[in-house]
Formats: sequence, structure tokens, C-alpha cells
Amino acid sequence: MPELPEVETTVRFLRKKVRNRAFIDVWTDFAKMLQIRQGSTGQVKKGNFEDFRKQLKNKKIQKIWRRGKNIILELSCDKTLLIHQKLTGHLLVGYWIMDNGYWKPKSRGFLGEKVNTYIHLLFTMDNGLMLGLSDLRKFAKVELWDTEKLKESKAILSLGPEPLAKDFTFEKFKEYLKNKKGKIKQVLMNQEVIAGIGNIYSDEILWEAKVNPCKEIKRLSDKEIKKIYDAMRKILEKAIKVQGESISDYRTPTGERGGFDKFRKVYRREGEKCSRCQAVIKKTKIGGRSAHFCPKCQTL
DNA sequence: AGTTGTGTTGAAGA
DNA sequence: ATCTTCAACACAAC
Repeated sequence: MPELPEVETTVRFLRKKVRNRAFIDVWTDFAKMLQIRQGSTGQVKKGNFEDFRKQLKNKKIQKIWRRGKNIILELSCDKTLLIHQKLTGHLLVGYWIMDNGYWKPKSRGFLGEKVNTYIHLLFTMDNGLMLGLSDLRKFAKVELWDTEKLKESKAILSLGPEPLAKDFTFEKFKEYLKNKKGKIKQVLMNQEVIAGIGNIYSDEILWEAKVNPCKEIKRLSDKEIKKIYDAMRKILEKAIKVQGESISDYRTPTGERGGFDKFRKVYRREGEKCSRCQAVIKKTKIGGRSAHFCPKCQTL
């Protein structure tokens, strides 16, 4: 699942490969994932794929950045593509050829692996390179915005701070947490509080900080908040360094697995021994989502 | 073979 | 307002 480190990995790769390239064409077999946003509120324009295709044609990618789990491609003519990969979507870069209804990678390699074959959207760039979106569950969204409208949209403005931003200090983190209520895991995953953390990294961060995911915010000591803050930065930075996790569907844009699985301590490790204290990792539900933790070193 | 779990986000329901 | 549940969708594992 692409969370902050996976999205960052993708964005860094895209900068190297498609910055300053222009779109020649776009193909999809699932037009529902594409939307044209317009007007002051960014309403969804009723339209069809041909509109989208026409508007994208010959637009040049000028700037590529990330906000939370969103990939943002700023284009020429004051347009911007906003891509959210949701659960199983991941962008891939390479060459494909249509082979009776399916896009087949032009050469052997990682792009041929099953997880990378659910291509439902494919852009062709002006140098022939292609940008594909493989998305098994088809939840991913690609929206075309007016650049200025996007910047003042709820989609961007409602997001909390970037956890790795230089000016996001411990004091600020504490302030952001203090007036929230609920369990720490839920709050960490709330994109309006902090942007980019999902189920995997919230579990990993809390294990690292030795804080139980069910602990209520108001019962956290300053010391615990500091440990969560430090763990958050440490884990996210580490994950970016190794190009994210690939326990499920995420792959880097070359179709390769990220390296974080080696460092994954609790997520989907129910029944295994805690690498710190040998107690058995437990799994529970918090707000309908799975939460993994060590009952011994993450006491309530 | 039918049921359940998967996890992000926004919308609908309470 | 604020909380919880569910739908979007496809597949693996049970």
C-alpha cells in the first residue's frame, strides 16, 4: 500500500524519468478513475475520456512533487495532474505493447510480474517512454486540475503537515496532537492531522516508540509523544532509503520490490515473536482496521 | 464454493 | 456536529 515512503520513492523516480517530457497520448480501460476538476470548488466535470485525453495531449510535465500520499504532476498551460494510488495502484515506467487486449511489457523483467500486470491507464511520452498505472482493485484516482485551483482545494489544504518537513518540530507535533482525541493509531493515520501515514507505518512507528496503538491521545505523556515523533521520522526516513515496502502490491516504478520488508517488525506479523522481547505479536481492530503490536513492550 | 480480509478515502447513516 | 459503517473493486486465503 503506497504510503508516504512509497509515494516519495515513486516521485523521486518520476523526476528522473519523465520530468520535462510531454504527453503524447493516454489510454485507459477504466475511464471512471479519471476526472476533470474545474470551477472554484474543483467540481467534477461531467465528461468523458476523450475530453481528458484532449486536454492532456502535448502538455509538458514541469514539476513533480508529493503531498501526503498524493503524487502531483504540474503541467504546462497551468494544469496539474493529481494522482492518488489508493490501495493497490502503483505507477510504472517502461515500454509496453498491446497484445490481444492486454498491455505486455516489451522486454522481460519485473514489469511482467503478476502484480504489475493490472495496467488500467497508460500514458505515452514524447520520447516513447510510457507511464503505466497497475491497479488490481481499481481504486486509484487521477484528476486533472487547474494548477491554482488545486492549491486552494480542500484536497490539498485539508491535509496536515508533512511529517518529514524540516520545520515540523517536536513542539509543533505536540501541538497538533494535543487537541485531538481518540486512539493514537487512528490519529496518526488521520491525514488531516499528519499527512502520509497509513496502516503499515503507523504500526511500525508505534512499535519503535513502544507505545500501544490503542492508547488514548490524552493519556500520552510528553515523553511518549517525543518517542513517537522520533520514531516517526526514523521509520519514514529509513523506509524511503530502502524504497518502501512491498508486502502487498506496491512496487517501485521499475516493478521491483522495496526493501522495507526486512525492517518490518509488527505489521502482518501476528503470532510471530517480537524481535525486541520475544513476546508474541498480537493483532487487534481499531476503528475497523487491523493494528499489530507487541503486548509486552507496548503496554497500555 | 461461498465467505472473509485486505486498507484509502469519501459519502452515507446514526 | 461527530461518530461509525459502508461502498468503490478484485483477488487470495480460508
